Amino acid sequence: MCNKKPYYITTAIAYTSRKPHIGNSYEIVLTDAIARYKRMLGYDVFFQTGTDEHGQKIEMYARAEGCTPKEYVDKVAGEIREICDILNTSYDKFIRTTDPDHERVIQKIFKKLYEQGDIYKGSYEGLYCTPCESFWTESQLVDGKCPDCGREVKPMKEEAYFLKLSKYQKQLEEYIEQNPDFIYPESRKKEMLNNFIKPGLQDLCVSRTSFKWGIPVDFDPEHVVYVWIDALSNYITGIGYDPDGSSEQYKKYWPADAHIIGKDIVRFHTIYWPIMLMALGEPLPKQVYGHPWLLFGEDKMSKSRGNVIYADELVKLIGVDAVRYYLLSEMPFANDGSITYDTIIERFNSDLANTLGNLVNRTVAMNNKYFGGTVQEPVAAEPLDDELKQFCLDTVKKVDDAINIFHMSDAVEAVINLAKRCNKYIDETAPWALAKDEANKPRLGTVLYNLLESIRYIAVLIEPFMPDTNKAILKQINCGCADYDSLKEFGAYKAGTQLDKAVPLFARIDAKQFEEELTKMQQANAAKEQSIEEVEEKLDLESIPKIGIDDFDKCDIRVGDVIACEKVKKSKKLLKFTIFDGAGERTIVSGIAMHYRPEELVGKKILFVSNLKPVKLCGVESHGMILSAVQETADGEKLQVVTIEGMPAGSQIC
RNA sequence: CGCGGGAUAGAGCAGUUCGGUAGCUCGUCGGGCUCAUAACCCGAAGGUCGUUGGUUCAAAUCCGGCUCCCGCAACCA
Repeated sequence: MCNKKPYYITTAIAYTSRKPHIGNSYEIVLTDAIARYKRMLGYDVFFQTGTDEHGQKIEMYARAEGCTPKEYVDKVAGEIREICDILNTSYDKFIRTTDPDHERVIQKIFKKLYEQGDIYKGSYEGLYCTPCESFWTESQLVDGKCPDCGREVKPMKEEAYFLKLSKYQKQLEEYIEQNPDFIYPESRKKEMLNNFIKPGLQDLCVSRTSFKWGIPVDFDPEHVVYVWIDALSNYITGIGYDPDGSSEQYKKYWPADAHIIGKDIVRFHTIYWPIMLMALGEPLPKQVYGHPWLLFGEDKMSKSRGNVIYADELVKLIGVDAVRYYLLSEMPFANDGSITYDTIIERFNSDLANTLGNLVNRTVAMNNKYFGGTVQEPVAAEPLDDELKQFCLDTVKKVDDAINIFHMSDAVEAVINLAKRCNKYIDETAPWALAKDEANKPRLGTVLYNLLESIRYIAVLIEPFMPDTNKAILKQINCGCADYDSLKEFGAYKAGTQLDKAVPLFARIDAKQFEEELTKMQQANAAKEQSIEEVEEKLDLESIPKIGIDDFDKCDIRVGDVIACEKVKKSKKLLKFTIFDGAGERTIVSGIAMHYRPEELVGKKILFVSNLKPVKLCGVESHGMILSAVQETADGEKLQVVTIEGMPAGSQIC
């Protein structure tokens, strides 16, 4: 038992701002399938997941709900954990960044890095977006607002601690190049290398003073540790890392074999995290897999679109294993997958009910009908039988190959293909014809034995993906022999076994009924989501600082005539305007190309800020800013340029 | 010329490393079977492999130009 090879795998920890939807749940299922598979192979697996619970956003949500941040995260972390459980995931540890052990070690890590000079104190000045907890430079803003969320930013200056990324840049670059599998898939690796590492890394701000809900820096309590140091470190604090001496568990499992994360946070896991580890003098994880996203139809799933579906609800509709099966089979390896109710029903009915469920059902039913449920001893094999046996053995190999490179849909497909092969075998051997002649009984028994044994292969191989179905099939074929080693040779299933009545594994889904129940659930959600959004809106408005009239007076807004308008080449968003401002012509560049064709705006009277400092955008100098109204809608962003009629160019707005 | 990925049957995808009759799933149509969940098995229709030049006896595959989509970055006064 001591010579089992360790295997440490993690998901990213989920942010406790909201209950995660089905797209967010893909990651835990994917990771669980890998963990279960490795366990089945005999690895000593440690599978960690958990929640990321600090930050200003959480402070705000808590305030909105009238509770403390701790109460708030307790609630959401509970929901998240419940979803993991509902999805039947086999995590060994569920870490929370509010765990006292985690907090204590984070403080030590921070201090260690500070003392050895990898973290230093500096100051940070810029425009801050509260909901996103991010600083932006003026040039990064969109219409003066946060480029991520489009909300107001406020000027802030704070003392802060910085992590020296530049110091480790070379080392990181070498590591990535010498370990071609470190960043997976390949395309992500190129993005990181070309876009971030090679151009040069800027030191990362790793502390905040603007909020309190975080882990305090113990030697400078005004500061809390910035989220990424806090969150990323979970991978080592969770298994007992300690700068003053780590646990046996840590020594056994670190470095991690795989971090399974969303493609949006690859940068943090392949740049900041490795550098932190290098600074700590710890080895780097062997692999980071940035998986694609699950989209809803064409769109990203979002609350405001009313197309959210939560894992627990889908489980209620079609069952855990069907949800797991769907997620694993429908997600491609590198591209985003898309969830539609049609494909959910299609895959369920076709693969699970018709192919797999029906196979088990008809086989067990036949064995009951022809042999009173007793499994027969197989006699001489015919070529057809050998083909089937070989197919079983090949499937074992195919599944292994696919999982090793995280191609889960291929692995799942290979198992379903085995079920298809069995169905074909039934047709080829026609047991019902054999049953007509008593002399064929031994042959009939052999055929059914081969089918039952093949079904056992399916049951064993499917365990990582559908653990309940694994149990259900084994129960139906009354088999206790289900370890991976038993797949080495065809024939481990015991003749003489007595079978029970055949029970369908998956009842076909009726599309109409499915839709009705779904609609009911979504309506209930819509109401809930709306009230949350209202709270958010209110918080945003409240967070805008008040200004005096003199602040406003600094801003000179005037009417302008659009003389000409054209696209700025090489830019997706920019339009170049020639504006008559009453006195002369000026050039203004505006980021609204996604919303207007240039010719639509020529001849319009628009409003613009005339006294902004000129700035070069994509090589074109812009003198001013055109005013637009913006609204976030279901399809992204709705934008309309503000126009006016009947006033001459140059008229002042006051 | 910022970096990278992609375009293959109605839909979703494989095949491209190393050129040699274009494949899988779902859907459609026809046939078979009756053990089973109106399930299962077989067959057919359906693609000038984005476009355009080139190399070659032979190109989805190799090389060049172009168009469109996507990711990352830049950018959004």
